[in-house]
Amino acid sequence: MSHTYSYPRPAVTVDCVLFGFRPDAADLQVLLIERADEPHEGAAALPGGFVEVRDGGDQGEDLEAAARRELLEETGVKVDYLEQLYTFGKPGRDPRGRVITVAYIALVRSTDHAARAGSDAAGASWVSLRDARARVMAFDHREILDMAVARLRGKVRYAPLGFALLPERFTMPELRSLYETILDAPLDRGNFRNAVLRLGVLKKVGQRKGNGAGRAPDLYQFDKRAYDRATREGISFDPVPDSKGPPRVARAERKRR
Amino acid sequence: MSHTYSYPRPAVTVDCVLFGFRPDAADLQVLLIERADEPHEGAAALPGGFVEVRDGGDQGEDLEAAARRELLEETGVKVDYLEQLYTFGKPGRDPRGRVITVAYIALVRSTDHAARAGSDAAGASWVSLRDARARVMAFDHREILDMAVARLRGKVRYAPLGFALLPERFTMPELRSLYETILDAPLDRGNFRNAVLRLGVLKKVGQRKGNGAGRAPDLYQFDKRAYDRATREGISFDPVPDSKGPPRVARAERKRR
DNA sequence: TCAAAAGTGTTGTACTTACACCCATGT
DNA sequence: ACATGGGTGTAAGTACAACACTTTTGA
Repeated sequence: MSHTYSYPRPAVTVDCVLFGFRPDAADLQVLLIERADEPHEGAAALPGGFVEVRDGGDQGEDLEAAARRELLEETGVKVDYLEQLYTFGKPGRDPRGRVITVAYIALVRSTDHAARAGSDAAGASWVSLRDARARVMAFDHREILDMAVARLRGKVRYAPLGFALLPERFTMPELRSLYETILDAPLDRGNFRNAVLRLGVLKKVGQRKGNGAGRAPDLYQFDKRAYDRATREGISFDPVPDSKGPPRVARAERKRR
Repeated sequence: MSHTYSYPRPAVTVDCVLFGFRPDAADLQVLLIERADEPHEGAAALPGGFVEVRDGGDQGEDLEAAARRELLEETGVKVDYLEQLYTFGKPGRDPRGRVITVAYIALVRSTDHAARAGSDAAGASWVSLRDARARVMAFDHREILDMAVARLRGKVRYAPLGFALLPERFTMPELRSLYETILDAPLDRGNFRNAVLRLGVLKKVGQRKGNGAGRAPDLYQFDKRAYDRATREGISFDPVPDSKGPPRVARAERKRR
């Protein structure tokens, strides 16, 4: 069956940059597909595909729904957070014809979902951000990935985004480690803790024992109500030092007292 | 001539929220088109139109180029700043068929360009934001406008955006008035001044006399080099008081000395 | 009992806020 | 001269970066 229009139309796809976090890894995880077909056969690609469109009264699916569907089909992953990133439509970005793609950032709580190969892909797998950057990527997916990382790095400083990457219950060191991973910078234990707790969105729910040496860290989970309110009211949560910082002198000074 | 595809495809358009600023007005200006055809004949709409696509080797124009072209065609305005806002693609947003639109925010230095009616529109005119919100708007353009205002309000606090709305040479009171207009909040004269000058992107270039009573304000323009550097390095420029503010007590206290 | 790791408190500095004061212009 | 409005300085108060101290765990 074919479909005819009086002017040429572009194909429209969605592509997803799916981030995950493993407490044991020193880097963010990204889910990549190995392309099974030409063009760019064998290259790494972001999961994604065509948006379902119909010409009748029912016009098809929403863009965000398309992103969720493609992620589920291609990788078997159900996302916890989804946000539109940017729309890429440069002529020539796909050699087969004009393709405009709406890119999304997706976050998942757990990378346990064994990423499995779907019908459109030779294979889907979690790759560390560092490794991902070393791969050859199809189309303009490198550019999309870079923009996604930049956005994540930027947004994490004023929105409580990182939380969507952790399991339901987590410890303060895990949360801090996550932010250090995303921002690629060391963060002060005490100050990070205070900043997070001042948000008032966390509940203490016991502690985790048996982690090896050291004091057992407290376990936290979200106060969903307070979290939603905070998100709506646009809280500011910046765990990054000001770079110019206040105490610059007077370290030895204090020791003398 | 007709174009045939094996799957149905959406039409893709660009729509622009074009902001302008008039120092004499107490509100931001938005450029609106009055729709000449059904659907929504007579309603207000954002300037925009179809992205040019070709099926051959030359695949057509870039999305951003489409936005610039439509603005020029429909309103005769050349924009100074253009930024992609969001892509709207909900099924049913256009009753005629599936249409996905890539929305842009555009800023112009001067609203002098007499907005003139183009071929696709019954009329294009600058309208204050307040008036725009009171109009009936076509499609989901109300939603697009609201998102654009929210983005502008948010972004202006950490990026030197507002500058793109002023003529080449401007005074500090004008710049402050612009920010007060965008943010819809009064700003302290001295503090605003200090914050702006601390950025180090302005050059003093004389002063403006003959404005009526009062001291003649200094004229400024950009140090382009410093401005670009600042933009690249992601300066933070937040003219908005912290809401909790420091001096809360001790006002009467000082008077007594 | 010691090392390791997490929780908690302390402190100087720098920055922000709200003004006050001084200056320049037109009437 | 004086009213109007813009430029400039300043003190109080606060937040925060750095880091010391305390507590709890496993070996």
